[in-house]
Amino acid sequence: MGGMNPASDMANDMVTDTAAAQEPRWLTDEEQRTWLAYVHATTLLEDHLDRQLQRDAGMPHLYYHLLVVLSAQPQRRLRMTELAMKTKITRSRLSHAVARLEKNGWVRREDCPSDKRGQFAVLTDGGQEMLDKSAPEHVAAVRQALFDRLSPGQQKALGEIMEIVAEGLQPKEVGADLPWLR
Amino acid sequence: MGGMNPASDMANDMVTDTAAAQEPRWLTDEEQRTWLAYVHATTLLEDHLDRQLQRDAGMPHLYYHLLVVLSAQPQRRLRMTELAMKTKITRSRLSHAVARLEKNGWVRREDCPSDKRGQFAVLTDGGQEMLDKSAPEHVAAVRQALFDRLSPGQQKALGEIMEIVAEGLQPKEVGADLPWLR
DNA sequence: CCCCCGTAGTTGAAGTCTCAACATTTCTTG
DNA sequence: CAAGAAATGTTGAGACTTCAACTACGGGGG
Repeated sequence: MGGMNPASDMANDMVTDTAAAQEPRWLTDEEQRTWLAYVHATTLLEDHLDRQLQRDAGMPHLYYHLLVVLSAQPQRRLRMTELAMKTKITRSRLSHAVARLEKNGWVRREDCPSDKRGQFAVLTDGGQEMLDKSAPEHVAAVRQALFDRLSPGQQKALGEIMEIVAEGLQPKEVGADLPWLR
Repeated sequence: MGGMNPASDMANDMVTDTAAAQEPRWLTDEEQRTWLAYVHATTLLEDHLDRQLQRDAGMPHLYYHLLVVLSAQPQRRLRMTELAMKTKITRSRLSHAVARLEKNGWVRREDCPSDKRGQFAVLTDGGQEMLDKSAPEHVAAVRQALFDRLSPGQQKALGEIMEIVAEGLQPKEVGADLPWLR
C-alpha cells in the first residue's frame, strides 16, 4: 500500500547534508496507515456533515459553524476579521459566505461605528431560531459519527492531538521553527 | 464557548421517551473543546496541504492523492469506481477530477475490455515523474504539520481513532445500528 | 497636514464540488 | 430471451472556494 514512498521502504539513510530536506524521511508503513486513515476519516466525516446539514439546515457545515460561533458571542456579533480568525478561514471566503447567509436572512451586516472600514456580522433572530431547530439533529450526527464510537481515553487523546495540530498551523506567532527560512 | 448547546449546560434530563432523539444529548464542555479542536485542525491542515501542493505540484491535495493511489496499483491503473471508493469520493467528483488531470497529462483514460461501460484511470509516466518530484516536499509538509508534533503514543492513538471513524462512515455494510430507520 | 504604508473587507474570474439527470451496458428474473 | 432493475461513468448547472486585485480607511513620521 505505497503512499508517500516512491523510492524504497528501507530505513532512513544517514543524513549527510546541511539542514532541511535533502533526502526526505519517508513515512513508515505505520505512519502511512495512520495518514491514510486520517485522510479517509476527515473526508468522510466532512462529507457526512455537509450532507446532514444541507438536508436539515440548507447549508454546508462551514456555514452552520459560522452561525454557531456567532451565537456564542456577547451580542451575537463579531467583526469579519475576528470571525474569520475564529473559524480558521480567509476573509475572502468569509465575505462570500456571509453574503450568502445574509441572502438567507440568517445573518445581517452592520457598520462599525469606531472604524469606518469595519463590518460586524450579526446573527439574526431567524438565524438563532434555525440553529435551535437544527442543533439536535446535528449534535446527534456528530455523536454517532465520532464520540459514540470512541472510548473516553480516545476522546481525550483526540482532543489533545487536534489542539497540537491546530496550534502548529496557526498563521500567527511563528516563533518556534526557523523563522528566517520563511 | 457555546457550541452545540443552545439550551443549557445542565446534565442530561431523564429520558422519558421512546428511542431515538427526543431530548438530544448535548456535547459536554470537554466534548465541545475536542470537537472545536477537530474542526480547526482539519480545516487548517487541509488548507495547508492544498496550498503546499498547489504551489509545488499545481493541484489540490485530493488530486495529488488520486495520483498517489494510482501509483500504488499493479499497472498504475484502476477502474473509476474502484478509485472513487479507495479515495472516499463520489464518482461524479472523480469524473471531473480525472478530466482535469487528463488535461494536464498526469492521467489517461482507457476502455475496459471486459465491460464496455468501464473506464480505467491510468497514471501516465509524466504523472509518475511529477509525483516523484513533488513527494519530498509533500511528505515534509505532512511530517511538520502532523507526525513531528505527536508522540509515538499519540500517533498510534490517532491511527486507531481515525480507522474507527472512517469505518463507521463507510457507505457499505450498514449492519450495526438501526438499519430500519434509514 | 500629508504621504506612505498597513489593515478591513469586497469583488470577479477561474477552478472545484454537489446534485440530479442522463446514456450505456450488464445483471436478474420470470 | 425479454423486460425491468442495477451498475458504470459522464454531464451541466448552480453553489462554493481560491487567488489576486481593488477600494476605502486608519496610523505614524516628516
